[in-house]
Amino acid sequence: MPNTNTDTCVSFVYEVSCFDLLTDSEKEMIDKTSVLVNYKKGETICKQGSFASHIMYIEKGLVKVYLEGSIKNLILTITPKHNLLGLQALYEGNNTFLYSISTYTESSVRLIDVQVFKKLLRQNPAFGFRVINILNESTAQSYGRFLSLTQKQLHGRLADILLCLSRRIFKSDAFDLPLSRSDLSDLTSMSTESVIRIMKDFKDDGIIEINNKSVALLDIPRLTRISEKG
Amino acid sequence: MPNTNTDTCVSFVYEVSCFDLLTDSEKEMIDKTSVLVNYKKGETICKQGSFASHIMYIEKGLVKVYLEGSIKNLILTITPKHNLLGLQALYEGNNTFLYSISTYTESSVRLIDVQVFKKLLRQNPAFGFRVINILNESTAQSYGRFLSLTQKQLHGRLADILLCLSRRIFKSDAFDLPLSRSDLSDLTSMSTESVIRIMKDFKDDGIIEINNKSVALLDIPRLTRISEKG
DNA sequence: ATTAAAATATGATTTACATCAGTTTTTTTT
DNA sequence: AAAAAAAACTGATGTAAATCATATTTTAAT
Repeated sequence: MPNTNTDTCVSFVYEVSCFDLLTDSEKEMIDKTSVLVNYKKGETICKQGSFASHIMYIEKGLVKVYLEGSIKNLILTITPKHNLLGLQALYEGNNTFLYSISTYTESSVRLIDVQVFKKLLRQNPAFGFRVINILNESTAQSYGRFLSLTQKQLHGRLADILLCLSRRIFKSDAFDLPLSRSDLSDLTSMSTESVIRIMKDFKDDGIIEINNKSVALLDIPRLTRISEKG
Repeated sequence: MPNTNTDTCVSFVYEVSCFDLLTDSEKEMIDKTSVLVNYKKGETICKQGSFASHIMYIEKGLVKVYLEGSIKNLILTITPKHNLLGLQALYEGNNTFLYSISTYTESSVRLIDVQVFKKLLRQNPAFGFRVINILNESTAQSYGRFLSLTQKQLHGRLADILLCLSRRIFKSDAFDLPLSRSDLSDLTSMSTESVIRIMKDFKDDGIIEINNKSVALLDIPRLTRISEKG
């Protein structure tokens, strides 16, 4: 039997603490050259395909990172504070954003110039090594989602997302969902109608409780079984 | 209109040349501590879930990198010589292989101890920066495939793969396919029967020519249109 | 407060695709 | 060279999930 307990989540376990590996003068360099920008709910932080001149560090808030497809979007991750985004701007073969990012809540984002970031990577190997680990964690997560989206059917995919939101983002069995049904459909790669129908199925079966924006996971073991079965 | 011309390929444009950034003594260190292993056609180079103690550099041959799902595999990339694989072994939160790798042709693989690799990353920032770029290229590619697999239907997905194999791997409009129909189904996340049926459709429409293992792309513009339409 | 506009919800219909069950061809083994 | 096994192929059937059409509720705007 192959090891199939791949992580299917859309967010990260550990908050990033890469900046503590910088020297005081390096930190100062970031402070001096970066800017902190505030975004209101629903605003776009970066747009897929536009020029990527900076790395983004989420200091406050909650954002979605998504690919814009021709018919429909695909949400890659839901990312809370203390995470680095847009590291692909470092990739020299491509100076445009691979994805768009927008906010779910009021957010503060530090924009760090890509040249400054590159300089730090070149002069501080420990920092570079940490960045490699951040990229690797993100890759590991992508793979889990790859399997979830391509091999599980609707109920399994939605169970995956609900469990992940509960565990990783809201750290509680009950939470207010800032995402719309349509966002859930972009996360699970299904139609909005299917999201609604399956949420109702889960509700009718006593697996979750929903009224309006509030969601409570009542039977996590059962949800986990649905996730595993596909 | 969003920028949707994301790369949907399963292989890489540039061969990796990260080792030329090493000093002579660093190269010597790799030479001394690494081993070169030869694999016959069809052999497994690494197994998902087993302990990852080394990074793999493909010196010769052609391999597939794949996730083992509970019912079906998902091929992540088809990788030719001069590529680094298994960089996720560097990720400290996880010391097991995220994926399995096996060979399509006779291959030679250099196994580099992960501790040696980490040492090089810590002492040589330029090398580290190159590794970051390799990871970023791989991420960019994953995203393209994410969209292809989740949003296109069968004909589009198969067109994507055929175009990629032609452009990136075999660098010719006509080639002998070492992959089985079942491998194509693991690449496109469809059933083997569907691969066969759609190959026949393409053949009947004069888009491709197939006899036995040989494939020729006759009408690339049309194949490209099919890929774009989804 | 009233209107407009999203977002959510629900049933009926369609379809893209998988599954199943079989045959033929190719490859491997003896 | 013959037998066995795997891979490729084909048609018939079933179904998961999208799409369509329409109603209701919630949110936003005037």
